[in-house]
Amino acid sequence: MDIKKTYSISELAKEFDVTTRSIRFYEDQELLKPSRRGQTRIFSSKDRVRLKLILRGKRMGFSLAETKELFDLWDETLSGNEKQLHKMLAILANKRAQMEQQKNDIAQAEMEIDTAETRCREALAELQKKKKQQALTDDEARQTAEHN
Amino acid sequence: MDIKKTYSISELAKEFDVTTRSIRFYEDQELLKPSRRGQTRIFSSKDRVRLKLILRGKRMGFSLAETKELFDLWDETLSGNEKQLHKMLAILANKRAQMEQQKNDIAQAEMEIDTAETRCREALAELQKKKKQQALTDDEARQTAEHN
DNA sequence: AAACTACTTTACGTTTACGTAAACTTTATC
DNA sequence: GATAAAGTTTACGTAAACGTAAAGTAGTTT
Repeated sequence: MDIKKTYSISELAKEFDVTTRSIRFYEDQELLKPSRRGQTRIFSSKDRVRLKLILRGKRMGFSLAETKELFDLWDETLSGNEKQLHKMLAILANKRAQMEQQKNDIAQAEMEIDTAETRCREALAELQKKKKQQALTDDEARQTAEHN
Repeated sequence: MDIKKTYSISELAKEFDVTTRSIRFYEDQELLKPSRRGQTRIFSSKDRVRLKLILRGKRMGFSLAETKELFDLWDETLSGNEKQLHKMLAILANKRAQMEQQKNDIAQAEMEIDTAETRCREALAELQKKKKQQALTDDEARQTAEHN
């Protein structure tokens, strides 16, 4: 086996760089369902995957509620009837559209970053030029002084 | 001129499908700086661009504070010294890295959507097969009945 | 002039996603 | 068996991004 079967809360916290508070919160919101040994939580590798998905979702701008909805729907779908399956397909199509939008956004933003960087470099070059001219002027001044 | 010079609050609200409340909030947070005619706000095309950037930022998961920081920094940079310019270049590099991360996230998510869709379609196919078998069984039953 | 529409300010309310503190229990280590 | 380390619950606090209501103004139509 490549992956461990179970994880402690702090193991996951460390691996994904989140606080234990967050993880407990995600459980409270029913995005994670660790089992227990006594009081302490035991996370399965399914939980680990879900945590990864939660965090990626967050980076992509999804709320916890949205992510939970997806989880729930997926669980339903697995044991689902035809209607459920079609609903899921519709939702997946929707997500695809969302990602297209995001890709556009990113492409746009990248272009703007390019533009901004170019402008920065131009402005820097301007400053350098002025510096050199200043140096020349200083030189002149010095030479004039020497002649006195 | 291709673009109008000024916009009312409701024009912008309609165009970008946000509430006027949001727009006023963005002004309150100093992301937009409309001028006034009496009390009423008059938005320039610069404001319009900024609003567009704000919304895209949101879709990309940036907070208003982050976006404001960028706006402010850019304004400073335009009239900036060398240090400012280098700072901006660093920030731009940083943003680039962020977008790489986002692109990865999107690629991952797309793969998972593909997988999910495939599974859905397989499950649907299963259901169809069962339906046909059931139809055959019904047929059999009918034929048997006819013989009586 | 009355009514309507668009705009304004003020201000309290709400949801999300945790932070933080307090007080307690369980587990590992010396 | 003491002590530290890691975990737990309970509960109040907070920042962000608006929603929503109240109450008023400014211009426009009928």
